Amino acid sequence: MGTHWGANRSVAQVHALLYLSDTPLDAEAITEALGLARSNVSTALKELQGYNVVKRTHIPGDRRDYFVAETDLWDLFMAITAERKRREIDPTISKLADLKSRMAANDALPAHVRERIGRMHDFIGTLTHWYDDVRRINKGTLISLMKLGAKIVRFIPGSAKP
Amino acid sequence: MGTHWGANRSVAQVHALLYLSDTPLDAEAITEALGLARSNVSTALKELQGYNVVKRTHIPGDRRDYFVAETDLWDLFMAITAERKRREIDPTISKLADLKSRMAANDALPAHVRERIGRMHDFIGTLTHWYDDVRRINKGTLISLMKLGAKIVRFIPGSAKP
DNA sequence: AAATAGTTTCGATATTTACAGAAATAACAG
DNA sequence: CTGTTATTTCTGTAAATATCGAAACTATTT
Repeated sequence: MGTHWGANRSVAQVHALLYLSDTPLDAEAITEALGLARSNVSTALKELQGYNVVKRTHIPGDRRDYFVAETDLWDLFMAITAERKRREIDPTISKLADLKSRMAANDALPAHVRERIGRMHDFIGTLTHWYDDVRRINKGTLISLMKLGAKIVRFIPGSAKP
Repeated sequence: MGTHWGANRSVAQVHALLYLSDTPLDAEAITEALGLARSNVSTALKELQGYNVVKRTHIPGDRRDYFVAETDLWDLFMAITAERKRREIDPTISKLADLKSRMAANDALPAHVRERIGRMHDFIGTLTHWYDDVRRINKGTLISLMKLGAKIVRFIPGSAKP
């Protein structure tokens, strides 16, 4: 299932195991449970922590690192979204900004090319601006908003019915 | 740039070329412009049409297929979103539904496992329900909504300020 | 110092994916 | 029906990626 989601098999397996476990697990236990190489588990855990979907904890008197997965699905969703934006969208924006500035120098470039690249840059900018806005709304409010769904339209001043 | 976005290099190149071209191009012209194998271009075009971001057109008196890219970025965005949902989310939902029904039979399964899988299924259900709702809103209204951004919160009845 | 945890790196496969070139199919004109 | 052109599908190879197992290294504890 997880391969659809950008992660590789090992990462997906480790996450699934932690998500379904009701106790924190240490790396060695994960290795045994899944039959993966220890090095792989270490890498997968690092990756999952990079996505903020797995956290390290400790058990008093035990110096091993233990790991737990985020179980609040809303928080999980937001964490994944934030990280994917950072890895996929942000580099795109800076590439487009780059391109735009290099285009400015070149006046042999057809106008429609310049325009289309500019519009794409603007468009992604608008989307991320909206995203940043929405992220700032607190969780509870956001959930209410979602439940409202298309009904939200009613509240837009001066909008026609869809 | 496109490799970040799930597509492979050829597909990304073909799309970029068509997006920046102000005239429809035929497969042979794309092949020459990009230095790809003719078969690759054919596959890429099929893929892009599968995403509904490239359309076939014809020029009177010429029996070759010509191709143009969607240039309205909002429509492009919606097309990609729709297709990715279909390919990535929908299979996940059905896998989870499957799993849920198979879990019902097995009563050796720990309660918390059953519960967490159930909650994930429900959560994705809620998200897609919202998505279906929002998709039905017409383009103009949706754009106004986006521009409104976080200010939308003001219109939620009985919500506290963020 | 020895033992335990953890991470990082490396080379060796194994697997997956992308791609080119060839072959097959389809669409059409005369 | 036949030759021509456009397009798709098939197949083998190349490139990229994932995974393992081992070793090297750091940090911490006994």
